[in-house]
Amino acid sequence: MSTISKENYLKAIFLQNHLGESASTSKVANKLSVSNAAISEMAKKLSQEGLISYEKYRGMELTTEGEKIALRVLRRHRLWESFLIKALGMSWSEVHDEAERLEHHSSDSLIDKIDEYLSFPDFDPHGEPIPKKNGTFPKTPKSISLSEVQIGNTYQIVRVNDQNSELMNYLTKNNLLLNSKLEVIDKLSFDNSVVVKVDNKKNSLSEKISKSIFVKVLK
Amino acid sequence: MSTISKENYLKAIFLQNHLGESASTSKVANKLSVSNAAISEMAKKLSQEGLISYEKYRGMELTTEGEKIALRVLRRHRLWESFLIKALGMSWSEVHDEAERLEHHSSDSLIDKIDEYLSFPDFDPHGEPIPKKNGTFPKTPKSISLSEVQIGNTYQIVRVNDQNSELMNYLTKNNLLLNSKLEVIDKLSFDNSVVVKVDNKKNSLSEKISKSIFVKVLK
DNA sequence: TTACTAAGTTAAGTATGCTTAACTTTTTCA
DNA sequence: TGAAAAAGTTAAGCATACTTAACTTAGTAA
Repeated sequence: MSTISKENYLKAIFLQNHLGESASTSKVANKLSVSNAAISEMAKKLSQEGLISYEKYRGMELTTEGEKIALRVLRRHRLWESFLIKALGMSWSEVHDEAERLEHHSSDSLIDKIDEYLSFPDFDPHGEPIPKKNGTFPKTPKSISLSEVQIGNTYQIVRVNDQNSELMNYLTKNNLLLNSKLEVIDKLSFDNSVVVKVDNKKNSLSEKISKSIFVKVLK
Repeated sequence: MSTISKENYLKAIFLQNHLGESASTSKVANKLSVSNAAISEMAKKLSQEGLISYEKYRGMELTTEGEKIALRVLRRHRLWESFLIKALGMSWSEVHDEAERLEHHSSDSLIDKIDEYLSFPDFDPHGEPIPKKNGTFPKTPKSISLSEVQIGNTYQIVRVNDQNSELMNYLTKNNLLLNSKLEVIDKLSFDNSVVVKVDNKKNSLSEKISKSIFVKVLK
């Protein structure tokens, strides 16, 4: 039986695998803020239930069944985030934590209603694809990180990593939102920062920030 | 520390007391669908934490602190119900169970946003008062149960008991909603049923149904 | 290749919130 | 009023999901 905890483990494993990295005990433990021991224990259970494949000391991978649950949770998370922003005007920085809880406590019917309210969106406000009801995954547009852009070009933001709410607030304040357009003025190699122009205002972005922003070239 | 379970116990005790009945072990156990033993155990804990006053074999009563938590949960429940109906068009019959979960998993900020979205309503769609943020309780209009009305008078529905979703569906289908107006055509004493006219259509309501509908007289 | 370190696992223990079964107290009603 | 029934409590046990501490395996670097 799937519990809230199990849903969170499966989601974390999915996201880890999706980054191209193997879902190791430590990484998942870190993401979920629990001990390694808790991961080992849960790995056994999830494996027994056929939701992941797991060999001791060899990391975890979702089975088809496990991925189905993970995608369901991810869909709920991203739909809730989108809805809270659109319907209630909540801020980018607030909605992640909120959705983190709501995703486990909504009926299918409610999620469908939210989906409908939003006109069945393919992407959430961070530019992340929202899994469809049928389990498919909208194709993500090709993008590069802002740390890889070329001086002089103009880009449009197509995705923003949503892990840190302080970062979210900073980006909101500086109009670095989904679909924002920016021109790359300079790149400083000594600290890998990038200087961009948004709304005719110059802005220097640290390497860490620029790695969280994904763009496509406009010209 | 307040947990989801404790919130539910406190809410159940509050609602029981609010009916004018004492919160006995069995009644609360019944409402929460747990054993009497679970109630006795929890009563001890809640009492130790100063949230209820409890003497063995003598039922439970909320302290000021316990009532504060109960009202907070009730507020969340009723705001969620209102919101799901108004913003997402969910049906009367669906929203109770949904709100039963969501009430435990929303931040203060989210609840405030919902309150604002609804323009700070005093009553939910069943006519139940929504506790205010400051802990006050909107005054409920004087009402009588439909089982106590007089033939010939016209009434307006001001409150409907929301305990049973089958009933909710029935009432929705027959336009017996909050604020609906109805004329009392007849009362049959052999089964205590009431015949009413709504939207020019006659409808016979059993004693059980009529006891769930509260009205105020119009003329 | 070995020895050290990092990563992972196991074992034992904890808190929460349930259960059932046995027992106690209170209520009812003849 | 006192015996039976109803209500309530206690005790023992269980599942979930954690923790820390001790131990094992894998990876790395001299």
